[in-house]
Amino acid sequence: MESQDLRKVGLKVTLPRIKILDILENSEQRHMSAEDVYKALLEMGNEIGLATVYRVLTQFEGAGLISRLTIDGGHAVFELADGNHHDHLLCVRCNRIAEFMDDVIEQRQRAIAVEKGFKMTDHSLYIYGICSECQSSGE
Amino acid sequence: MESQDLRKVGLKVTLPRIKILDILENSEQRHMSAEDVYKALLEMGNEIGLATVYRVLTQFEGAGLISRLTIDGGHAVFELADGNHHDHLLCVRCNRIAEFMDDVIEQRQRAIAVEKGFKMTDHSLYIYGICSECQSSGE
DNA sequence: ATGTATGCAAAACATTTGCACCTGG
DNA sequence: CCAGGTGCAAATGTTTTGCATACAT
Repeated sequence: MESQDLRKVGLKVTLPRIKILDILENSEQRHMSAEDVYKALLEMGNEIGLATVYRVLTQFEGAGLISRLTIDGGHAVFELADGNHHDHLLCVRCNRIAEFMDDVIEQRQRAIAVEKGFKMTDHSLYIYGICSECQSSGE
Repeated sequence: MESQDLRKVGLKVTLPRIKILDILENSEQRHMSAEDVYKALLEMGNEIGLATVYRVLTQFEGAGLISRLTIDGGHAVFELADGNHHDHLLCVRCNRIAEFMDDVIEQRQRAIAVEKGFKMTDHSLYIYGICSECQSSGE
């Protein structure tokens, strides 16, 4: 019962929040923009305003339920937080998103921050390229 | 004579382009947004439209004269290209930008792309944190 | 009941574009 | 002269916000 998840993070259990969480958990796409979620809601017959979708996604992010990735400046997509930190590979042809985690990189980043006198709070790493499917389809 | 730089990359030498290149080369800040450049132009008494600033910066980027960094989604800043690839550290307090280059990370990124079947075209890495100045000023 | 949440429409931003006019080579 | 560049205003796309109404507890 996912309404528990909402209560647990201190969010009042409302219909929009339940529906949005449901979509995030059950959609076949792991990464969705606010617009994607909004359209999915409409398809399910839920009349929820786009502004509410944005507000709820931001709250979910604040609560740690989801994380926000910012793609190529000015376009955000969200993914369910799975507790495991990871970075992303983005296909520049089909926009497919793959994930990876590399301890060597993570550690080097920490070392660089120290070297430069920064107290690291976060980091973001995106590798852009052409995924195998797009390479073979010559697309 | 920087008008040569413009001709060299195939851009017609016009007043806005000369002035904008001049600002990029002589400003004390290495990283500037379109708005920053626009304001700097006004301060120098040059009446150049913001739209032109955007157009020219985009052309300069295409010509390889400058590179574009995208900060926290929906805000671009430009820096003069120095030929050497590097990544960035951003201070979340004062927005200071520091640069670094790490061969270990560069190499791991290439390896990961191969591992995941991606033909890497580019990558972007930002380390966010609090710079030493902001740490000491307790700001 | 009562403090939040929502919906809608309008605002905010950063950036881009259409189009008539101007300019560099 | 003429292709390309510029200025202005209007359009864009995404996200945020103000405010009156509706809802969860």
